[in-house]
Amino acid sequence: MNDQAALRCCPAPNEAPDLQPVEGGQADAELAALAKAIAHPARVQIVRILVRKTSCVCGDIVDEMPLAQSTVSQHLKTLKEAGLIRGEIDGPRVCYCIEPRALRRLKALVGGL
Amino acid sequence: MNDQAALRCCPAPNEAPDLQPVEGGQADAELAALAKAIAHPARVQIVRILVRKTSCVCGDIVDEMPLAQSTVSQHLKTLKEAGLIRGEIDGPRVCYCIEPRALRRLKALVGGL
DNA sequence: GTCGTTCATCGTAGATACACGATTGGTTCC
DNA sequence: GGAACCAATCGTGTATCTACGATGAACGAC
Repeated sequence: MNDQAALRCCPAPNEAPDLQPVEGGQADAELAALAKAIAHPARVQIVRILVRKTSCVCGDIVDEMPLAQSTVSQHLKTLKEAGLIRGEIDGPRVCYCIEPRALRRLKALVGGL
Repeated sequence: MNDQAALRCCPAPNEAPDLQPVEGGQADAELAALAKAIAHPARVQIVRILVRKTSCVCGDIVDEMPLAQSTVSQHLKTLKEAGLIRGEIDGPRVCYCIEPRALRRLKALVGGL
């Protein structure tokens, strides 16, 4: 079973067309929050890992980074609270993946500068 | 005299073609540093102000923001240290403006995610 | 049930960030 | 030489970030 566990958590295509303003006080706060989420090299690295691998994996993230497990977990929490990633419990392990909508939003806001 | 002071500090066209990697440990650190620079609503607002007005003005920035002069100056310093803006002394006042190259770099790095 | 695995959370310590008022430095004008 | 203005810096207090080891909670395997 779960011969394709990689596909179980991440899909969520989200077909809504992202029609939100890219400037104004609201957008400033939104951009600042998203920027803060990637304002640390370790978190940038995590985002890259999750973008590359369509699959998720969590413990593997810890293995790829020179940080303690608790520290990585903290960075994951930061990213999750910013809405950039999503985590789903899959048996004993947790499956993390990018939230494509938030990443698109970040790109739109930066592009709007 | 300086009937077009607005044009004095900002130009610096910078025709080099921005050929730098958008991933790797080096790029991670670079993106994190640039993201940190805009990881505060006040700094996002400052960047927007400087992008909109081709002209520079500094005291006007303070007037447009609900913060003390010293606080704004601190944010300007943060942005300057990140390379996102530039400041030139113009008589009694200081002329700030966007560093287009750094802004392009930020967009490229975020776009590369 | 017990064990081992996996991840989150807690507690701690040191470093940075954020905001402000007060002070200093530099320039222009009289 | 002042006086006035603009902006940077200093000094302060509070809050948040970053990292770690230790502890806790949830699950599968036995």
